[in-house]
Amino acid sequence: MSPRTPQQFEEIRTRRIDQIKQTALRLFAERGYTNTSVSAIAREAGVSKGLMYNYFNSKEELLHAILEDALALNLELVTRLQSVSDPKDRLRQAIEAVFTHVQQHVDYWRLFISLAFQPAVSGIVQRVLDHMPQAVIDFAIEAFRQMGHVDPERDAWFFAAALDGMLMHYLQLGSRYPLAEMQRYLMVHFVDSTE
Amino acid sequence: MSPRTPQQFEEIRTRRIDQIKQTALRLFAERGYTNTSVSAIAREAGVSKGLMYNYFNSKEELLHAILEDALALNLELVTRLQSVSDPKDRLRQAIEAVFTHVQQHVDYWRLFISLAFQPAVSGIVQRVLDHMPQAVIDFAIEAFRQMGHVDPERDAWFFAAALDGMLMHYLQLGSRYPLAEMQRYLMVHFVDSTE
Amino acid sequence: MSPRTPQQFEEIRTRRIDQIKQTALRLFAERGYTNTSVSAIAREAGVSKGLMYNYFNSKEELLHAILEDALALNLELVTRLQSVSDPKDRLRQAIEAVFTHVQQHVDYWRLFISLAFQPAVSGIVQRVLDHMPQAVIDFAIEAFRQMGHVDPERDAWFFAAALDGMLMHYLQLGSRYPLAEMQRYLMVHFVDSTE
Amino acid sequence: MSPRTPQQFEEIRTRRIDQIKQTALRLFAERGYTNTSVSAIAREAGVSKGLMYNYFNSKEELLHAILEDALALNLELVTRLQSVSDPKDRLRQAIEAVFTHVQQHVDYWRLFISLAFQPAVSGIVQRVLDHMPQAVIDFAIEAFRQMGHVDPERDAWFFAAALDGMLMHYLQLGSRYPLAEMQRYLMVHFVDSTE
DNA sequence: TATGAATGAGAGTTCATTCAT
DNA sequence: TATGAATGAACTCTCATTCAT
Repeated sequence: MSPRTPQQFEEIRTRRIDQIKQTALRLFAERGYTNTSVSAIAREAGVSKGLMYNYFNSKEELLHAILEDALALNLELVTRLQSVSDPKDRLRQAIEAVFTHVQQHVDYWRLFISLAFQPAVSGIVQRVLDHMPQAVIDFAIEAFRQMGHVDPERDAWFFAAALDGMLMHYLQLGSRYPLAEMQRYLMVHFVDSTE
Repeated sequence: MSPRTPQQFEEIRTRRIDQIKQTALRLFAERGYTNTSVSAIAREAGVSKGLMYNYFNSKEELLHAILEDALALNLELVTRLQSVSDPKDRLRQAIEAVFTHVQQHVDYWRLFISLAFQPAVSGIVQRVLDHMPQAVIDFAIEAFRQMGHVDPERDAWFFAAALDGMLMHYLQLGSRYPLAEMQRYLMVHFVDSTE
Repeated sequence: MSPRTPQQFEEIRTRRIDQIKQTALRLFAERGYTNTSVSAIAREAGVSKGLMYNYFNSKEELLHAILEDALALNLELVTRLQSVSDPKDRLRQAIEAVFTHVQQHVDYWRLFISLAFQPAVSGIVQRVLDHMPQAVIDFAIEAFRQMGHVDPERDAWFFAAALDGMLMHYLQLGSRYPLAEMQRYLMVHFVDSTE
Repeated sequence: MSPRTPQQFEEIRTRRIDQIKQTALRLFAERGYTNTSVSAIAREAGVSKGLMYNYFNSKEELLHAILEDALALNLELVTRLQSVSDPKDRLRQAIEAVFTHVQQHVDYWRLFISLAFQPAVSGIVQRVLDHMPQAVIDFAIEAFRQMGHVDPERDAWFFAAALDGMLMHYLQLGSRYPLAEMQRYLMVHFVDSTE
């Protein structure tokens, strides 16, 4: 029997890594990072505890890998939006994208918030977490400036507060929250009503 | 050494309990509930672990007691506000009260959010946590209705989102967040601009 | 029931610490440091694993504490010998003391050698280990110089080699080794034969 | 690609085995047997863990093989020396050979000592270790007897002690130890001074 | 022959909780 | 009321060994 090819090994690795990351994300989001044991992740992912450590040097590195994935997704979104020249369109699409994203990746968002409010995790995680909120603010300031707002910074903070508040409420209440209606209202309020 | 009177005992009890709850609140807020050990609380509060278990049957009961205190404060606030008959005044005072409270008790608020997004802690805690947001919504709906809004429920949710978003941003960024300005803007937007 | 007095606690602590250190020393000497698990130490010492960590922050700190004890004993011996003015007497008493000591504390000596030849243990341990051999050499150089030797340094190294070689053989072979005879011969050779 | 001949296979085998043994010896000597992982040996030897287990059934068997090699070398030396009829010459050559060997194979010697003082490794290893010191003693007794010593056994033990002590010091101190000078002195003392 | 993914037992360590005093 | 010694379960992590390919 000839040994597996490097490609075969690579494929196995990739599949397992994804499997573990997905399971870990779900559990971290459900129970919090500290409350989730490595044993639980391994059990739910259907692998042995030992195998996890073949792919991730520590529980924290696993968390880091998950956050990096999310960050990459975010970056992609921002890049895509930057090519939209009309500021209203850009804002519209951004709202659309965020509301879609939060509904599709509830786990990511829950995890972010719980990490953001539990600073003991570690510096490396904190650094990843800090990237995101600032990006939203900067994005909004730029859009409102182009839209001719008198005080774009204040409006951006207000917009960000309303947006994040809605998302937070949705993450807390789930389907009981009128997300679609709030999205529509946000759109009306910050994009369409402005002239 | 005359034996202590019952009153003295009671006073000692109360003081000790407060000491423990304050220390625990601070540590829970700083490090997260799970990341805070009972030993650490006892050490920082200057009491023995054994004594802690005289007053609280478990770590979770200690958390519960802290949350109950917060709930009581909240209830008190709501009761006080309900005596204000003019809805605009009532809303104004509510905003005032919340912004003041969050600045004076950052620890409470940080703890709430971190618990809200780490549901595994336990049912009893969850039930306490659920009380509060709903109270805010109901309060706002009532005010907006009295103010003659067309869709008071939608406006209440929007108001709550903006408010909670601001508070969340403040808890994250601390003094770097323009809290006073946002409070003023919130006031203008949801109270004074409405006619 | 009144609580235990600080003295009572202190006594308990001291007794337990001694108990654990003695057991650990024996096992470390028998099996080597790395081969001895904390569980084994706890089991043989008749305490729980957890208790060990009340007294020592880590397995390595336990080792360190044991080595410090040995170092203190050594220092005491050196100090005592320095008050002997006649170099021959001093050398004689030193040999006497070392041979007695090695027979009474086989465990210490086995542990030292195994640690000295297993450098991975850690810097802090290494530093403690380095103290001792040099002390022997310096001691012998001084004595031989006072005894008028032509090349006291060379003689000191030779003496140290013979001495350490004997001790090593004794530690390896135990009662099968003619320790008393070798001690007598060492004495004759390095003290009495010289004039 | 013509299929490899059996000789080629055999050559590959031998080369691989040597490679693994050399790497293992180095790591065992540097870090100690217990502190060296099979993975580390495989990695540093540039082979897979699986292949290692093709050649050696266990980590301990690998150690055993290394020790057997050393034993064979030793035996060879003893055999070679036995053909020297003059006891002084024989002793001289033995000292020469040992000092040369220890300088060329520091790893072997460090490993031996660390194993000798960490007996828990296993019986089979212990048996191999016991062979060597006894061989030195027997060798010296025979030489001193032929040289007409009054108490050849005592002198042999003294000689062995001085020799092993020197080697131990050298292994500990490395180039800081005056090995050449001590070798010369040993020679003078135990061979040339005797008449 | 050769690979490295996979396992599971056991390592060191932490911590909520109990209890004798 | 008050102490902290003591426990044991659960934690994160390591590693010799196996095995499908």
